[in-house]
Amino acid sequence: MRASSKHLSKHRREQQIIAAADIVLREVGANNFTVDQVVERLEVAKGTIYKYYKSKDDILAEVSVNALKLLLDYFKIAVENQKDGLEATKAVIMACYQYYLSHPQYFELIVYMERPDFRSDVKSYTQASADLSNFVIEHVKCCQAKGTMKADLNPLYTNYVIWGSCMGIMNFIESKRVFIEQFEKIDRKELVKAYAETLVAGMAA
Amino acid sequence: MRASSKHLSKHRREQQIIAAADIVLREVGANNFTVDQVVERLEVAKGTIYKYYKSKDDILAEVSVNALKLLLDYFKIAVENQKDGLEATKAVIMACYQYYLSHPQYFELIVYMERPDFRSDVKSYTQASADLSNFVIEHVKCCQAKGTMKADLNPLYTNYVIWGSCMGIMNFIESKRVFIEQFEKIDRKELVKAYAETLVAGMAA
Amino acid sequence: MRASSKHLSKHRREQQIIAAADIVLREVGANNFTVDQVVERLEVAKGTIYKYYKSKDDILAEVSVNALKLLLDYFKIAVENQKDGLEATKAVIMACYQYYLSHPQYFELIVYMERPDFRSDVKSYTQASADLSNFVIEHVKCCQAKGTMKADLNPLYTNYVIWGSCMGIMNFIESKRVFIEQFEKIDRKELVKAYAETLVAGMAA
Amino acid sequence: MRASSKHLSKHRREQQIIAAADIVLREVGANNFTVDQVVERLEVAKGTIYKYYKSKDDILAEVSVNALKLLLDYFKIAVENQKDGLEATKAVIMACYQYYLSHPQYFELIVYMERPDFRSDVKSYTQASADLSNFVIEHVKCCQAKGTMKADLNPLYTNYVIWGSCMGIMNFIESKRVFIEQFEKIDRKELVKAYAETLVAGMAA
DNA sequence: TATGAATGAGTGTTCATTCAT
DNA sequence: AATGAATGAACACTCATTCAT
Repeated sequence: MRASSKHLSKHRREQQIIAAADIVLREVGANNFTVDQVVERLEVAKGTIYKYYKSKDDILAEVSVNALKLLLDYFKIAVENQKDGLEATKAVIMACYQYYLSHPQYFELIVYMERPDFRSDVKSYTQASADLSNFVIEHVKCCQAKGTMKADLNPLYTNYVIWGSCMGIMNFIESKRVFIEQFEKIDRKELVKAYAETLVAGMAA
Repeated sequence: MRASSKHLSKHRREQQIIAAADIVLREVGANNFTVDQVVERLEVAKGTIYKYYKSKDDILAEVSVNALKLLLDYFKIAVENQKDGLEATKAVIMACYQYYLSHPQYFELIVYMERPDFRSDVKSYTQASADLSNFVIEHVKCCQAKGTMKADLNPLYTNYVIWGSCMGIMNFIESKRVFIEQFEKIDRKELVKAYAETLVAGMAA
Repeated sequence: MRASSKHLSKHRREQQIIAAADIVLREVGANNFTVDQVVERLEVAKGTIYKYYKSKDDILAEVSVNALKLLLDYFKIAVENQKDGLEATKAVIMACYQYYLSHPQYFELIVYMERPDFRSDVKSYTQASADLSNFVIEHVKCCQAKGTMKADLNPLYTNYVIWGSCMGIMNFIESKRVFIEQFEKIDRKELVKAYAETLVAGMAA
Repeated sequence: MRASSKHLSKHRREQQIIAAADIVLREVGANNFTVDQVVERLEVAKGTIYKYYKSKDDILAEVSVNALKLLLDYFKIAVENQKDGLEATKAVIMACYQYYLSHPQYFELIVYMERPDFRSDVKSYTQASADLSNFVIEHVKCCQAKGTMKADLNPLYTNYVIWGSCMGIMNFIESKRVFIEQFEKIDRKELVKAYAETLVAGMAA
């Protein structure tokens, strides 16, 4: 009954499943994500999915690898386009913001994965996350070498300060209903810019 | 069959329900919070709860009022214990951290409440949130008046920069499983301190 | 706390309750009718209602007395406006139709009351129903006396044939979704007219 | 734990579910019909039912297809047993009555389905209903062709007059508790017969 | 290896009725 | 007599996971 796609290689199968899961995630978000929806988008049975991934959370962890890789791309582009180290740092923060605007469901996914009852040990996820950290760490070291950034900043910590707080502020600021009154008056891009400038000013040598 | 507590005053009953909901929230988190669990903790029937709160989300909104009020308390204490304005600002950030460590589920709750499909119009929630903002805004204005903080910082934005990014960074950094390797090596308190110092340095006049 | 209306006479209280129930019925229909809604409309507590009516169904039975009385009014007006006996009979059928259009919720109520699990022994309801029957029976006898209607028709049966089938046809015809295709093409008033003419033609002496 | 009947064909499973639903319907009526009751009667889990039918109303719509098909059978048998067209028409009305007596819950079901808040788009239901109409329409046309029925009767309207009013009168007359006094004295079969004769007399050419 | 039908404990929510005050 | 808070069994519907084929 199934089309041509029987007996694919293990790798192709996995790709296929994650591709479908990615589409579902982008459509409904992590909180409404169901395995059934993935199956609908896929020429593969539910049981088969569980042969490749032992739980729904495993699938989501795999999807989040895409999310992290994409964020790394945003970071790279931001840095490439800037000569000055501190400007590049600001650009990284703004890239975070752009990413958040363009891929809010990836955000939701990352938040979802941090729930204490989330269970998964996907190695590639850890790897993607390390790649991201390393990129920022190298950038920080580079700035310090050039003398534009305080030498006493711990690069690892600075890494987290940069993109952790950056993603955090966005998530928090988006809190729509909480601040309804002021919300209208706020230009979110300006806010992020103000944040970037303040933070980077604090890092400057 | 029920215990002694029949026919409490409306206020007492509400307190009772929210107290039980608060306990459940702290135990299982907002995402696993169920009305049934509240009932179990409470010598009250399910129907009774729905007489006082028209939905699960209403209950959670009410619980979050507690959460926000508590955070405000943390802020107040932090500021009171510091003479210097910038030190007080750092203290606010560290208070955020302490709060987050002590009440991680309140964090999850706030995130949960911002989901687009969350439904509730609890006025006291909006009020509590405004109180929090206003406190920080006043603090910023005060620092600016004293000349310790850059005069060109928009107090409203600075408010969000301070506690929004602050809560955000914690939420993000706590991402336990993501960074397993480095996680061991990280002293989270030091990290937040580094963050606070960098940010406040950027705000200094 | 309550306004002036404490300690009304039993009769006034009943009137008050039924009036509120009538409003609720017209607003939401018999199937969505709840005692709570009646209480909302009333300066009387729920417990009090149960002092006067032993069940929700009792209340509805009492409301339906209004419904039947109103239908009788429609019948009377129809007959009064016609000289000719058979024309008057047709007019009764058309009055049924008008009544149905103007008071669909009363219809729903009557249908609701016929469910086998409906429980109530409201005497006034039986009385109102008897009044309705008697009116039609007298009309039939009158027509027979004048020689316009077949003398061998049993007046009691003819009574039921007239208004029972009449209400039935309307209820059935309204079946909206069932006949979607043809429904557009049907002029319901014409249909009822055709029905009335056929039936009355069959009654003519 | 479950019995032998695992992994039936899709069709068999549907049959099984509808059969159980049909039994429940006949036992408790459409208004008290619950999915849980169907589950109890069935060696199948609740979730399984929802794999085959997406809502309770869908199940009921499917059951009502049976109900309508059965009524059509009653109609066919009635007509087949009569030579004379008008006698056959009377027979259709009496068949309605027999059907109603034998399957009162099917009646309740049809009424239930016409409630404005009923939701379902079961095509086979519409089809079954159209079959029923078409059968009567053809019968009317046939009578008109033979000259036994007034040529100016609109067959579509006459269709509704016949079985719509017919079902209606029964539903209404059966109103047991309403007319308690007279109810004893009434021979319902005679009443329907009187109705049939009157109506058919009105249709005769 | 792939399947996909089956599972069943849970979800939030409703409402007629009771009964202590 | 009047109250209205409390009850709790029902209800429709969901979905991650399993397992016989």
